[in-house]
Parts: sequence; C-alpha cells; structure tokens
Amino acid sequence: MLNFKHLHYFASVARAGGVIRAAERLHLTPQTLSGQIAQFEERLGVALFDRVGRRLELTEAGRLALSYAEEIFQTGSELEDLLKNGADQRFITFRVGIADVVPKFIAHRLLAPVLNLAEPVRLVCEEDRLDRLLAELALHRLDMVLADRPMPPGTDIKGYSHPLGETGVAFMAAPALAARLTGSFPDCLDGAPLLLPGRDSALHGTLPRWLERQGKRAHIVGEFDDSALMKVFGEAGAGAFPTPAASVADVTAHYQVVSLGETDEIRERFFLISAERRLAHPAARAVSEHARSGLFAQTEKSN
Amino acid sequence: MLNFKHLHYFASVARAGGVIRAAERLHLTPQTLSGQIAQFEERLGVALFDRVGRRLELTEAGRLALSYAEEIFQTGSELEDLLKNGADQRFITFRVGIADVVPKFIAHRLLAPVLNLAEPVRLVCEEDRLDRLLAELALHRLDMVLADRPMPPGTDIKGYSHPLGETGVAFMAAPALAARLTGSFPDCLDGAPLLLPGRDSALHGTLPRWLERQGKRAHIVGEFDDSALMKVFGEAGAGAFPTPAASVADVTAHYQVVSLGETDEIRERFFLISAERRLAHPAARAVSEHARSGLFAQTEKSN
DNA sequence: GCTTGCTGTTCGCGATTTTCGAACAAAGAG
DNA sequence: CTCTTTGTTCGAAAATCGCGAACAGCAAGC
Repeated sequence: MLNFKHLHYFASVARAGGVIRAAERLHLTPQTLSGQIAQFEERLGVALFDRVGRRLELTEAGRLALSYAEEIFQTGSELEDLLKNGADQRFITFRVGIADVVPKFIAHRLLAPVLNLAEPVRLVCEEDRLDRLLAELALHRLDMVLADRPMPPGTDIKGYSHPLGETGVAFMAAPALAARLTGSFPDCLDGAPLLLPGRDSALHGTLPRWLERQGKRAHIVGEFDDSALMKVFGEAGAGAFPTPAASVADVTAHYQVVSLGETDEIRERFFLISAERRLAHPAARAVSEHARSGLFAQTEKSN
Repeated sequence: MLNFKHLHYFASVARAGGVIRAAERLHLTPQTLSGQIAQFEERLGVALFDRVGRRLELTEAGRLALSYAEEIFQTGSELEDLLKNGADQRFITFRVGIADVVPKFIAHRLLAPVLNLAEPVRLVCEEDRLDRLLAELALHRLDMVLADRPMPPGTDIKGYSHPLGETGVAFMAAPALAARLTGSFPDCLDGAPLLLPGRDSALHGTLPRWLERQGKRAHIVGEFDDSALMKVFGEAGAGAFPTPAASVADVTAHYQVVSLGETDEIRERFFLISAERRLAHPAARAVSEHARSGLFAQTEKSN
C-alpha cells in the first residue's frame, strides 16, 4: 500500500526544488524530509531523485510520480473542500446507470418516485452498456444500475440484484407496415420485417426462440443497442419491434406506431443492481419499493 | 490537509459494509477503525456514517467522500504499479506544450534534437492556448512549454523563461496574389490583404504597429490562433501572412506560396518555459542548448 | 590555497500517533 | 430471555514521526 504521507513529502520537495525550501513551507526540518524520502524510495525500490552535486534532480520515475501525486492531491483537496464547505447541501445526488437496452419509458417510470421523495434529490443518469456500468458501480461512481437481467454471474465484479418486476412483450409497428401484415397476432409476425434489441439485451436471445416455437419465420432487419433508436426506425416503417407491454401506452403516445398484439410467453424483467446487498441509498430504496408495490401490474391494467 | 490514512480506513469500512469485515481485510482490529473514523469525522466536521441500529450507513457526505476516495486510491495504486513494475522503462517521456501561435516548422526544428539524444525519448506534444498550457505546466502535467513570449508577469502561476533565439519576419503569399501586389518589399504590402496571428500571439500587436510606422495601410482580412491554419488560408490566396524568416524554406517547401520579402525590424522570439528555474529534464536541456548554439542564425544563412 | 555558506545526509532520542487488549452497550435472532 | 453480533470507550503498548546535533560535499569569495 502506497504511503501517502511519503508521497506528499516527495511532491513538496519536488515542487520546491529542494528539501530546505520544502521544509520551510511544510514547517518541518530538512532532515525529516530527507529521511522520509529515502524511506519512500527504499520502499518503492526506485530512485525518485538523482543526487547530482549538492542538488536534487527528478529522475524519470520521479517525474512520473510527481504527475500522479499532483493529480491525487488535487482531487484530495477538492474532496476536502466539498466536505468542509459544501457539506450542508440540501440536495443528495443519486447516480443511476441505465443499461442501453432498458426502454426510456420504463426507466422513467422506475425512477419517477425518486423525484417525489420528501428530501430533494438530484438525479444523475448515465446510459451505457451493462458491463461498463457494472464496472463503474464497483468503483462507487454509480449508486445503482438498472438492467433487464440480474447480475451476470461470470464476472468477478460484485453486485447484488433486486428484481423490480416483469411484464409481457408487445409488438409495435408503423401503421403503414401494420396494414400490410395479414392475419391476427401472432400470425402477422410470420416473415414480417423485425427489429431486434442488441446483443446486450436479454430479449436478443429469447425473442427469436419464441418465434421459432410459434412456427413463424424470423426476418430480422436490424439490431439496436439503444431501444429508443430502435423505436425511431420502427416508426419509419423499417420493421416491427418489441416493447414491454407495460409501456405500450407511452410508446403509442410518443411514436406514430400501433400495437400488433401482446404475449405473456416472453417476459421482460427488470432489475436494480447495487454494490451492497442492502439498499443503502434512500432513493434506491424508494425505487425498489415503488416497483415492488405492483408498478407493472397497475400499469398493465390501466393500459 | 486531508489525512489519507483516515480516508483509506473510511473507504475500506464503507466498501466492506462494517468495521469488523473491514478490520479483517486490513489485518487490524475493529476498535482501531472505529476510533480512526470517529477522529476523521471530527476533523472534517461532517458525519460520514449514520449509526442506525447496529449498522453503519453512508450519509450523503460519505457517498461523496467514497467516490472521491475510490478515484484517489485507484490512481495511487496505478502509480505504485508503474513504479514497482515498469520503473525500468527504456523510454523517458518528454511532455511538451506548444502554444498554438508557434509555427509548426519552428516547433519541429526546436524539438528535433530531442529525438536524437543518446537515451531514447518518447515525445508527447500538446497544442493549446498559452494560458492553459501554463496551468498544466504548474500541475507538472507538462515538462516544458514552447511559446513566442516569455512568461507573462501578471499571472500567479510560477514558471521560468529561457530564450531560445529570435529571427526576423518574412511575408509570404500565394503566387497569384503576389503577382497582383505592385512594388518591391515592403511597399507591396500597402493595402494588401493580410492574415494576422491571433490575439494570443506576440506578433498580433507589433506587426500592425510596424506597418503603421512604414506608412502602409493595414488591410487585415483574418486572424488565426493556429499558424498552420493561417498558412492554409494564405496558400488559398486569402492574403499575405507573416512567418519567421528562419522557416521560409520550410514554408515554401510545404505550401504553394512565395516570399514577398523579409524584415529584421520585427523580431519574432521563442522561449522555453519550465516550472523550475534550472532545466531538470535532459530533453529540455537538449532543446535549450541546441537552440542557443545558433540554430536560427544558421538556418537564416542557409536560406 | 583556505574559508564561508550553502546543499543534503546520518544518528539517536523524545514526542506524537497509532494500534491493540479488555471491557462495555445495544441491536437483532433464536 | 439468552446468545450472538454489532459498534464503541478506555488505557497502555508499540510503532512511527520529527527534531537537535553532527557530518559530508559542493560552490563561491577572500
């Protein structure tokens, strides 16, 4: 483990250009700094200074260390400043990672309770691929992640999945395309152009298998990492596309598309993934509780 | 000054979710961590944990501190890794900031000796406005800065200027434009369309004043922060433009332009700016020594 | 030459900080 | 209620840190 006190002394000496000037600034004595730096170098196994004449000159390793040290102490003092001055913030921030494949309307519905809490919350959303979000979660740069699958077991990243609910899948299409598709659902999907969620999505594998079981030919014309982009293509008539049954009302309200029909044989599930087993963040608890209290059931009924 | 040992213990407890589990991982006892964290909180004046039941939960300030701590210790261990494993790098890196206004050919000529040193050097160049480069120099993210002026005295950033040499100024123009300009130099500049280095450049002020002293009308059609962009416009016939006399050969070799003439009454000077008074970096010393040994005088002769 | 003043360094002791053993209080599980 | 597990308080031991004294080497001035 790196000794940050040593690093601090080293950086001070490097900046000041000598142990004596550094000692004055730090209100210490030269021999202290000299000794601590020698100790630091020995512990690292690398010389940080070249002793040339009666002068200290940075080695290449020293330059590297100095640039890192500057960065470290800068973020450190930034933190100190925030804690000492801005600690009595009225806002608590809630950083959520949202997997691309989670439809925006679902994400909004899941997160809506956050903004209605008694204590004001600043919601910070970030969308990306699930694996990258989980990496950020592990570094505590995110408070939670929304995904369409539980924590993948293979990774060595630790995280805990909390199911939020599930819903059937509806198929939507632009009106012009819908008119061309013959037969009732799900027969109308046979051979129809289809847009598929990307490889990262849970539906990516299950949906084609379901079509096959139904004896329908899959004609996949596109795959999309981002569900909103998929909807835009769908609206333009590129193909029919799946969407959570719970968000059909939202989708028809925002896009010029109609529902072809719904099935409960494919289930789309949503999960909250957190770094700790217990949900520590009040906003995360609100999300979990609201979702469990029949959020999807209600909305399916109301549609 | 932030206590990084305290911060480390705090982060460990927050990650582990309790003092006991954290104590096991750190090979310490719970009471040590408990005491150190209490001390840390008191020193900061902020509660990092909420004691709810027999459980520790992060406060909002704690979450903030944790995310900063993660970043700090990650860069710290990155540094440690680099120093311990990659310390015997065969390359030493040399990070140079180049003010936009410094012509590329001049920068190249000044930096060329760096790549011919006995010890191999990895040259990292960054171009930006001088003030931003000086800020980076102060943070030791750059080893030196090349500029067309010495260290500006007004700023509180500290840095030391080392003159590298000076040269007269030549005026260049596209052949078609040059043909239209009547009279010999400098008369031909009277009323001619002129491209000017940007506000950041030393020439920006001196060149119009020189024209005025010559009794020539200045007809400035454009200002450019980046000298290469100015040359491209000049090549297209937008106007005549100044360039260091020492780089006329380079410019005519790379752009379809001709020299209108040169003057020594405007001097363009170039400086090396470093964070320390003495040039510590071997590559920086090489730059300074090569430049001082008549780099510009020779090239002016050879042109 | 020699001296003076400056650099960084080594040594050992005292002061401070850190850590732990012991004991305690309180919350949850059975 | 009892037992386990949690975090905490207290004092004394242990490690670390920082200083005074003395030393070694370089550079400039007499």
